[in-house]
Amino acid sequence: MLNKKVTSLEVAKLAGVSQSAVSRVFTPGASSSKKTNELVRKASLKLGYRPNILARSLITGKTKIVGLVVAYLDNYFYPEALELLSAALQKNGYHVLIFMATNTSGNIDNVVGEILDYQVDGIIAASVGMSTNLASRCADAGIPVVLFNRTQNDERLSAVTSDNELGGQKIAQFLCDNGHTRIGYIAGWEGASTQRDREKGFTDELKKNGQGLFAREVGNFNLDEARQAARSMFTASEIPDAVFVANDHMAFTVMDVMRFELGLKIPDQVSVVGYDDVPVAKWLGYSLTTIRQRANRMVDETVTILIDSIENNSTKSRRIKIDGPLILRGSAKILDNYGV
Amino acid sequence: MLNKKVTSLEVAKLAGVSQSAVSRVFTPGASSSKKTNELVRKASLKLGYRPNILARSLITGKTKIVGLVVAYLDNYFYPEALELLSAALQKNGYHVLIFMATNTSGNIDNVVGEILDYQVDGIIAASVGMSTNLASRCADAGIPVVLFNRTQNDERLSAVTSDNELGGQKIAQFLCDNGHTRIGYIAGWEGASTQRDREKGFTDELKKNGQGLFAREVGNFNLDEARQAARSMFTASEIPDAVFVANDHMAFTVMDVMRFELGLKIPDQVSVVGYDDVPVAKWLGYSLTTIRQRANRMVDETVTILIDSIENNSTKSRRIKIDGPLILRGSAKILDNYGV
DNA sequence: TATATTACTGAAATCGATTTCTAATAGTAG
DNA sequence: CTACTATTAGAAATCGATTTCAGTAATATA
Repeated sequence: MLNKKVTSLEVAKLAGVSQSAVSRVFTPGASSSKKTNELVRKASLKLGYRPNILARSLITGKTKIVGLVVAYLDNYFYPEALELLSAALQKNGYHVLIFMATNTSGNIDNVVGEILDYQVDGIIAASVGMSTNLASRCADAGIPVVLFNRTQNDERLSAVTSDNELGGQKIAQFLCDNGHTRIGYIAGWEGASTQRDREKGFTDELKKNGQGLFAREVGNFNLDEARQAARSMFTASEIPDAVFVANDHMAFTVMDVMRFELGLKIPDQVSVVGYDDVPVAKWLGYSLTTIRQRANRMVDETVTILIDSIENNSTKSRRIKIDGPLILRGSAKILDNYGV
Repeated sequence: MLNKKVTSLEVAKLAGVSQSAVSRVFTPGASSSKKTNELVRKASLKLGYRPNILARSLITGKTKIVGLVVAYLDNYFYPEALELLSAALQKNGYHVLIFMATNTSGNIDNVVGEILDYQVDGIIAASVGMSTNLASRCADAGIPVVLFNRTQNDERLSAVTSDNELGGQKIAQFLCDNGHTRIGYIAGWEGASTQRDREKGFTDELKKNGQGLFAREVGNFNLDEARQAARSMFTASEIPDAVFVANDHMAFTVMDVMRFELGLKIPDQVSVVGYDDVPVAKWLGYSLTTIRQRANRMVDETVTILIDSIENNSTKSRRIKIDGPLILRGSAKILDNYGV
């Protein structure tokens, strides 16, 4: 019954109509009579016919494929985002061609080239930058690009992030309000806008509260480096009484070093705050105070912008920042009179 | 310079050769003279030409796209596997069209149908089953399917798993050897071969050691249910002195309940063992003793089988089980004389 | 009933490549 | 220098759909 590949022509023959008729039945918004509709549907069912999307794409110029570039799946914010993104796109009739930008090979461009060869309708770049050159190629090809959880100065690129600067501010305010006076920061990778914005908001707000950074180390969003950073920060002669770590992923490792290597009590001796609110943050083994990135809201915006760009050919890029709340958990000290 | 879409015909014109010549230059293993090669390459570079893969696929019948169906990204074994799978396929010139089988909608079939429409060369189903009907459709269409981390009775499907039964045995042996006499099990979803195999190996080996299951609850690979399971198992009048939880994901939650809700000491009062060795297992907040699933080995086998099936049209299915070691960490008690 | 409008239809062109087939050129041998 | 084989080139067919175009059938309007 179901054999190799069934083409519209075979269906047409069986149904006793033309190939065009078959096509029209499967093309929403094309006119065909009730009778041919019946005939074609019945024949299709019998033969197990389904239109070949590639052939369709070739002529319509639309593939309904979105290229997704993603890098750090070990940061658990991304699996979550990936799941939501893919589901949201599917709901809109799109499918996701994924590309892992392995942390090692910095040349995203090369392989995005490959993605372009598949004539994708759009591209989402999660936590990855894009060379100006590549951005130009996409723009020239009329392929919209949305950056997810990262911004970049290129005007042609849309971007959706959480409000990282505001988030940094909230954390600084929170730590100051709760009596911390020696506040440290463990930075992410300087090349990332998330890192820069979080730190800027954080230090600006510290300044407003009459404080400066008591200590600063760089973890580069990398577990090994974060571990080292924690060690040097907390084996100094005088150690911070609070530390903001640029994302949850690193914060967990930092907590491990502090608690199990150095025997520090959290939050009694040191408060720890992260950023992202990945699922592990609420697990009681860590119970991390952190800023929540509303992944679902970020995904909704990303998909909306992308699909709008694709279907309405709107070329103007948009930048969205989504506010996220500070989630209070056990890793940071809270004064009795806080928030009253 | 780089304009909308550049076709082989335009390149041909600029280079002063025929369209066929252009095609041949970009087709590995086709004959063309040094001169035309030069001409075409130069013209292509100038126009920014890259072959349209869709058009190529239409005629060659190969898309170099692999469909990947994946369900539980909240179980951190899968992001890892996804990353490896995608990287390995890329290295072989394939790309991954991803489909999230949302936990809610059980009907994988529907959307795998959509994936088939894209004329994928093969399908990898990670931790998802497939209806016989769908398996038939794939077989009829000549599209090889490999199940990842799950087996199924259908002979047409290849499958790669860890040796779950052996893993279960190892854990039972380990627990018995270290003096545990009231051993509990928190099961995963009964529909999964991983659950069934792990439990079978575990209980078989317990029996060999003259023990039976002291307690059993079902967590269904789901955090909320696992939490409930832990509560009822460890609030009973007599509680186990060791528990094997069917995967790490649930084990973390079980540990949370035991330590922070019920105030139990791990491993002094109860030993906990998981399965998977996801990255979090070695974080010191949990330090979970567990069986390692060698994700990289599993991925290698999966990709090898799939590509072999695709490129050599070999229809015979294969089943691979990969042995994994027991990783000893702090969550399970070890007697002084163990292993000496 | 005659005419204007609308709804469908099938033939043929099209999308952008690959590939077969035939012809021309180059290279080697006798 | 002719005869024969290897290379290479271009024209045209092909993959499996969509879509334009022109014509026919069905319906509405006068």
